[in-house]
Amino acid sequence: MKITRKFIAKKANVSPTTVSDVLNRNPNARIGQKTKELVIQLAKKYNYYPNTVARSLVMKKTFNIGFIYTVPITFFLNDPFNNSIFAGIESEIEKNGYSFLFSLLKSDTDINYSVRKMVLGHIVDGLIFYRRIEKNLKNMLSENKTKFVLIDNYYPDMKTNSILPDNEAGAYQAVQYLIRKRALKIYCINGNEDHPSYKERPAGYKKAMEENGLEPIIFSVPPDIENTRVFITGLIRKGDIPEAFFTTGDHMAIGTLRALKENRIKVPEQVKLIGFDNIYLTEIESPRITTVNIPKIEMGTRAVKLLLQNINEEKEPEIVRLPTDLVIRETA
Amino acid sequence: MKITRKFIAKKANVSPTTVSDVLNRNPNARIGQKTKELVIQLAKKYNYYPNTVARSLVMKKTFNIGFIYTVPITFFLNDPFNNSIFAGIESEIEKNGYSFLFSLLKSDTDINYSVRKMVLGHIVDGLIFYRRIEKNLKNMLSENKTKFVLIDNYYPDMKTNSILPDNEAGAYQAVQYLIRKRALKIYCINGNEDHPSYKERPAGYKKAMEENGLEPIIFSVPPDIENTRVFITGLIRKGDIPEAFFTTGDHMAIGTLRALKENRIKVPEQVKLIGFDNIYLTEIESPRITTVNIPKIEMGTRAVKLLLQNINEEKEPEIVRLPTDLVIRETA
DNA sequence: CTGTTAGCGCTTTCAA
DNA sequence: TTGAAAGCGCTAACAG
Repeated sequence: MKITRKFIAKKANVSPTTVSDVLNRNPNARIGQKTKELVIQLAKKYNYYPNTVARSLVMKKTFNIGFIYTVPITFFLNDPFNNSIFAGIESEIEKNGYSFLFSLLKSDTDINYSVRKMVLGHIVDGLIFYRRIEKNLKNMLSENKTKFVLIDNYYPDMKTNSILPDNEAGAYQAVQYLIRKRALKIYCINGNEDHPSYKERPAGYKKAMEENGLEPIIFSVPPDIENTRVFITGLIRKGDIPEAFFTTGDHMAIGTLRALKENRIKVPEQVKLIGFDNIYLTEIESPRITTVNIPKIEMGTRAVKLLLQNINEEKEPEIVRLPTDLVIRETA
Repeated sequence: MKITRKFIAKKANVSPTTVSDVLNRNPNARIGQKTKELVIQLAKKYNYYPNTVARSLVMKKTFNIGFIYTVPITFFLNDPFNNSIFAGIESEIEKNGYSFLFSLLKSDTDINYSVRKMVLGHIVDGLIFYRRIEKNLKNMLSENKTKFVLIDNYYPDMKTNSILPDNEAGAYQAVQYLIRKRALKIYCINGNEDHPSYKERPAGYKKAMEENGLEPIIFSVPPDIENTRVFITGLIRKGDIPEAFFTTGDHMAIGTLRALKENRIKVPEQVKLIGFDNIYLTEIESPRITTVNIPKIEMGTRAVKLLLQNINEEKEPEIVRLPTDLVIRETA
């Protein structure tokens, strides 16, 4: 025997409507105390739980939020940075009584297909994207008036909900700190990819330098450990060594540190170093790397809050900046 | 205007059923070629996609699989082992056209609540659990005839779909290898928690030892790095040093290695060491740790396959053992 | 080959 | 304070 609303209604000798009214605490319908208790007791006895699918169909809400991760699977594995954001998202979704639909997709084609399925198929009420989304996808989202939020990215040409760290302020603070520590010749090692981080962080660096009458010098490299190591090694070979490096990402900080160590340059005594992101590896390098922390878990929770407001309260899309903080360790 | 099946039907001058028949490639209904093409073209033109919720309601299938992770959030973060299994699950679910509902819960109360919601609320067709499930939950699952699969665990008193590594064979192979390398006095360091691994792996060790006429000696410790390090240090202080350690988990292997190194005992020259699990850390310890690899991604994919068979083909629950392999690195 | 009918289990007016 | 009726968008049987 299936335990439906109707079943409970029959047992309680009331109408199905009354059962819903009681269980949903519908304030419009004042129900007699006795009826109420009876229904609640019966629902408990038969372990009744409303069919979410039926409810979704009539309410046109699924109470599902989808997360679509747009990078290859190997990038997802072993990356605590993503995991923290992910954990933030998950807990906030759960907290709001929603379910979390997770999709790890490899290609843009897969993504578009999957989004189509989720949005047009009414599988989710809204979507969370991480980092990059592709142009066709952008178009599809706005055509279908899909509610979504973008984590760690935004598009100037589109009204989106976005969550980003306050990159410029974080960089500014880091560089100010370096200057206070009497490092005056500071190089900025910047990622050469197209991402807000690699625009806003060097901008913060530049601002701090100029305010102090110092000359900003920015180098662009592929933002991974190995390429940065090679690049910095080149600098060292030429004898072009500053008093400090500010790198716009931690992988570049690690690459820089390794190049420095390989060349027996003492950190922080001879050269100081500050990274950005506060990924796990910065903590286990030796010396431990000073870096700008991003509130990763909060990025996740805020993303969900923003999206839910957009869905349930028709709130206008908004770009939210989260404050960073300087984590002082051993390299500066 | 909402793009429903009815809408397309009207545009094509056919009945809604015909639209479904065309789009679902229903083999029972032979549709005229022209009608077919017209419907397909119209569906494409209006970007029609069937409402999954409505479909679910009538088919009594949601095409969702839920994953419930029963450990604190901090254990999930930074754990590549889990991530690999997770990735396997995700890709296999996606591959089968299902959606992946992910739930990270903290307490047993939360879990029971969440499972209730997912199962009774018809949010998922089946559930994947990882490691431990609690007794009330077990009862609830069997009362509701929920389809589920258990990863890395099984219960002798319950018919479950389970995926586990072949722990005993893996341990046996590792110890045989040690013996072939002329280590005859081999200690087994075993985790003191209640988990199949800590029964089956020592059993494999014991079997290999006894087959070679060697005396099995098993110590139980809390299976983490620090406790193991302390325990092994104690052994070393007493001068109780074997020719090799086989630990039933990699964290214990790392703890053992560290104790050995701290006491200037050369690995593998003086003492050999083999762990179990092949977690990421074993690769970055120095020397790199020889260990028994578990096919993590495959654990995930097989779990999904098993569950889907159970759901769609009413296949009987089954316990599947996945073969391990010895990854020879520097400690043995 | 195509259309009609009857639900799936719920929420939401609106009437009693 | 309660119940009846309509309908969400789809599938599945069966009739034409």
